[in-house]
Amino acid sequence: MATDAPTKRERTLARLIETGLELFERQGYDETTVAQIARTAGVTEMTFFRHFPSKESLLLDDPYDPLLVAAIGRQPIDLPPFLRAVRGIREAWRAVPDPDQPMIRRRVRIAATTPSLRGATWRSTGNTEHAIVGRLVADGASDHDARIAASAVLAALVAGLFAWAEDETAGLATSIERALDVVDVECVVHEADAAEPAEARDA
Amino acid sequence: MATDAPTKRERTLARLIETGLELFERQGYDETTVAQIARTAGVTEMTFFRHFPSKESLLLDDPYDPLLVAAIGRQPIDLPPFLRAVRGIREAWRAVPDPDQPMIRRRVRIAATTPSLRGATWRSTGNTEHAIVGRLVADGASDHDARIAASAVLAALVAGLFAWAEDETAGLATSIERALDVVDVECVVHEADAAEPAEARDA
DNA sequence: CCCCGAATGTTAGTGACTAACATTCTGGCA
DNA sequence: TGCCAGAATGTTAGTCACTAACATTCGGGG
Repeated sequence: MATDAPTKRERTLARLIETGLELFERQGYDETTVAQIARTAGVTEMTFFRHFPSKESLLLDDPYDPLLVAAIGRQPIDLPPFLRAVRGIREAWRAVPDPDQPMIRRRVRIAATTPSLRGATWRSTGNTEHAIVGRLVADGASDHDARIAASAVLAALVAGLFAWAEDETAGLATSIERALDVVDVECVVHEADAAEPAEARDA
Repeated sequence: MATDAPTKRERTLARLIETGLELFERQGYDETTVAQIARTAGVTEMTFFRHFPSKESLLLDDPYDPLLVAAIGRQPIDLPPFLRAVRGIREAWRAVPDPDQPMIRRRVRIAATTPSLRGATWRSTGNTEHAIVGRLVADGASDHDARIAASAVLAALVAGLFAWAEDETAGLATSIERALDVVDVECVVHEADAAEPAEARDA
């Protein structure tokens, strides 16, 4: 894999990420300069941009796309695209390995508490969105519907991640699931008027 | 109102908007410099920033929030928050005045075709999102649910606007409605059987 | 007509990011 | 082991969005 003998590039990159996160946490994202991160990590500003295309990208490089897409593909094909996406994401995030969670939390928390990063977070979902659209279309959805479904689901997911990051006591899987419930309305409402629609909410 | 005797500030602002849009359309957003817009409009770069807080904001200042919020408030209170938001927005956009549409289209089209603006577009919905959350919470939804519902709806709306901007033949209200149908899954799935909900798909 | 404040201009600076070119360092191969 | 190609880094100089502080002009109401 990559666990033996980290090459020089990898070591510099790890150092940049670590110092970057630390500085962001200590003094805020906007108040932290790329030059400062670089200097603290013992390199040049130029070197920073050789490892990351932008300041933002230090925070939000996520490699989970393939799992999402696969899980969506596994949902019943006769479901509306939006619900397939919702449930696929639900299933995929259930499987996120525990050890990754602290690091994810650090990153998400910074993004969630930095207004100027809200937009960036959204843009960074571009790749994921594209992947989801591809899957949905391949399974028969129209391009139009797929794009809207993907956007909406990812928005719910991101909002759920933000909520999770702010709540120390919450587990990742549970938080995501609660978020997707808000949007996965079908069964709640009509699968019989039995059982009051949206009760038993939080405090 | 404001239709009589446009003050100097208003005239400069109108000139900046017009030249800005023109330049964006002719040579692209990223290729257009704030200095160039200002110069073409006969003012200084500094003056530009006295009228807009950022380059982006020339494109995406929209004043429709209050109508949205009001329409959402009008939805049945026993509906899940997400569906209230979806249907409120549907209702509100039905009422957008025709004369505004060409200008909206110009703006949305530029945003839709400029990758670097995707994030900005999303961030610009921040105010709207906040307003929607406020309405939903005031009507009894939890903060958590309201935030997720608002994010998801707005994502669907923006995706719908993008689709509309790219399709010359589509009407605004219809496009929005088709977009919200993707996400307003309840009736499609269960209310079904009665009157096909979202027919007349694209080519 | 004059004057106060709004609108604009000027200058100077910061920070993210890029391009072109020079230097050092590393890892694999002879 | 020693050497060398190429990777990794440094240097310099520049562009563009955006801000701050201060000077100037212009417009409309008294």
